[in-house]
Amino acid sequence: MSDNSAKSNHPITIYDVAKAAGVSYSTVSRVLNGFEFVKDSTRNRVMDAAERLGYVANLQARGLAGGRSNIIGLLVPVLDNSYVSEVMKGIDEALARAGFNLMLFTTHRHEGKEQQYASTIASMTDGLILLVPLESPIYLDAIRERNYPHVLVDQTDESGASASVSATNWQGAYEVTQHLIMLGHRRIGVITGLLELSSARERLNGYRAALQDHDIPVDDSLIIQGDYLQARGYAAAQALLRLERRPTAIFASNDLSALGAMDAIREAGLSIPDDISLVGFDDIPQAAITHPKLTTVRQPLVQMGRTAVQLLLERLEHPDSPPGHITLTTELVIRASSKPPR
Amino acid sequence: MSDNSAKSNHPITIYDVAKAAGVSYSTVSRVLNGFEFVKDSTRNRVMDAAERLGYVANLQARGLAGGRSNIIGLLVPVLDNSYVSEVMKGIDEALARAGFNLMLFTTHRHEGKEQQYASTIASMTDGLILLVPLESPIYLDAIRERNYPHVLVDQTDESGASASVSATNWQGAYEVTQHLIMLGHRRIGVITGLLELSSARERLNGYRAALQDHDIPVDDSLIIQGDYLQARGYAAAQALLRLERRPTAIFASNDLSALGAMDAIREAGLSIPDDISLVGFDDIPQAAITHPKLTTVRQPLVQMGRTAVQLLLERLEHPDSPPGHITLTTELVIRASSKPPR
DNA sequence: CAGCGTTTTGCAAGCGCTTGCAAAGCGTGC
DNA sequence: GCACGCTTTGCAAGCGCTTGCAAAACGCTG
Repeated sequence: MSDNSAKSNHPITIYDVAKAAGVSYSTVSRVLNGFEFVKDSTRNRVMDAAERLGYVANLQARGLAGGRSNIIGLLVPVLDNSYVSEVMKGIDEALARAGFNLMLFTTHRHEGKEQQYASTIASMTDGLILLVPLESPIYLDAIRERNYPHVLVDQTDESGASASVSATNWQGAYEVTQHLIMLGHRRIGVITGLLELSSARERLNGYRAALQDHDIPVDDSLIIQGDYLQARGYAAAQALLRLERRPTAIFASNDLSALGAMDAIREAGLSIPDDISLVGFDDIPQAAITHPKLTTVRQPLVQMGRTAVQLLLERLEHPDSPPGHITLTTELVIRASSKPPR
Repeated sequence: MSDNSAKSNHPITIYDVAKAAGVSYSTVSRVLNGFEFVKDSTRNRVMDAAERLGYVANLQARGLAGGRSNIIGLLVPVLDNSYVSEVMKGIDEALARAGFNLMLFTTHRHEGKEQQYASTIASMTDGLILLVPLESPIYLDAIRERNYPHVLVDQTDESGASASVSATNWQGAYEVTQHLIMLGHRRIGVITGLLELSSARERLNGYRAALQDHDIPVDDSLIIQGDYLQARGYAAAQALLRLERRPTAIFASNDLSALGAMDAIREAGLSIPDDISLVGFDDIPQAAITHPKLTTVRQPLVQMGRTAVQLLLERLEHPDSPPGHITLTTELVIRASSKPPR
């Protein structure tokens, strides 16, 4: 890097580079954008000048003029959530590789103004990844209306208008339930997710199917509504523990709920897994640091993020091809929180 | 919201609003920017039209023309880290309230290209919050050169050219060490952070000072270098446990290290806190879900994020006033992982 | 060496907005 | 009823860039 770089408040523009290279500014633009009809010698001269001056494109101007901003938006509900962080990690990684920047939007911002918010987002970004299971309908309406490139994460899309990436929720729940059954459990409680979410419904159905396939009747009193959050997991586990015929195992529909359940079980003076087995879903990093370590179903969160980016970039390249849907497979991770009942 | 909103791909511009309101586009601009010399009746007419059409400003254009983008950048090293998430939460919250958008940049992106990266960031944002203890010098050079508004989080700034927000690291470490001493511990191991970071040095010094104030000689073999990461915490704890005269308590310089240490201690067949007390620093959410729950020093992470935003906005308003420095106080949080030695 | 088809370059317009400047409106005092 | 000063509005330029179009340069061929 040379010393000529923009130290003062007047940054180097494409004109400066053009002057330095002895060509017109449009030629500079073409070189910088990899346009092909440029003589090699000219290209080199421009590249040199740009390098020497420490030129860096003003992305706002580029966005305005070219209609593309090279920014991808990410809409999330909360930030202090491992699930979200992990997916974000994959997204960031993939975007960096593709040369895109990331703009972060949180849903708690403008209640009642989702439409405007969506417009604002659209005015700044080339595409949007939605990691917002719950509020998503409101945003989706606004976004689909203007046919804006987007991808849903962890959400099945009924309309087919949105690309999406998700995991094998049903199968994961089936497997982890089966795991408990194989250990000898017959009374298995379940703490569901928010049933408005397809992932929660799929997991619950997987649980049911596993019981049925092993000729265990589904007992509705063992099904407690949760919301994927720790506090509800705690309360739901308490409810399960108060049952006359207490379950010998609990399947929490996500790890966060499982963490809550773990607290409740411990407070009740019971031991995991001796008195009661506990399994979760997601395999967030915390699942491996609890004591005992949590048996769970791994969702490839980072890879889901990467895949979402890939799908989105495909949409940007081929706006007219039908949106892609990718389902990644989950994996049962057996740790220390599950064992045969007494 | 009306049905006239931009459904097609041609979004509503300021001209459309001007036409609808029967005024010139510059008047619209003035109204939208809260300019004062506008007749009330005109203002209302414009507001109505904007509302009716569902107008939303194109922030790229606004940024280009006005020199302000209403975007604040956040530079972080990694995303899957509770510490980072918590601070981000505070930042997002405060920015939302102030009407700014958030653009996320990760440092792992362009090694060797930090200068350009910094320029790019500067071309898109109005200011930058740096949460990048380690790599920060490289970025800081580039940023200070162009006198770009920025705030450092958790980093003392020697030059005084940068605004900064941090916590009472020395005092927190002093207090938690004293807590262990009061419980009766005399051999207290410490797992440091990366000593290139001021926070790590301050915490180590606080530990030392507490020992000295209680006439306990500092034993260098009890000081193990760590790096604030879980893996090193694990290894460092193993090293401490192998010592001839094993410590009866360990102070990990951050919670992540403490989590690693916890694993090592448990693997060695020892119990926390019966055989050995363990304390951390930060009070990340995980600290409350470990078993036993971790005694630690709470840093007001969310508030640090909020404060960073506040300092940055001040800088934007008054570029010439000296950059602010705010130090938030930490708080000892006594949980179950510390008790008197046997 | 003229004529032609390519390749390469430059010019101008325009992306949607802000803002300095000047013109137009308006009310007041004389 | 006019001049004056203030408030309010409109026009034009310009932010830094992309891109369509036309001009220039080049390399052939006959």
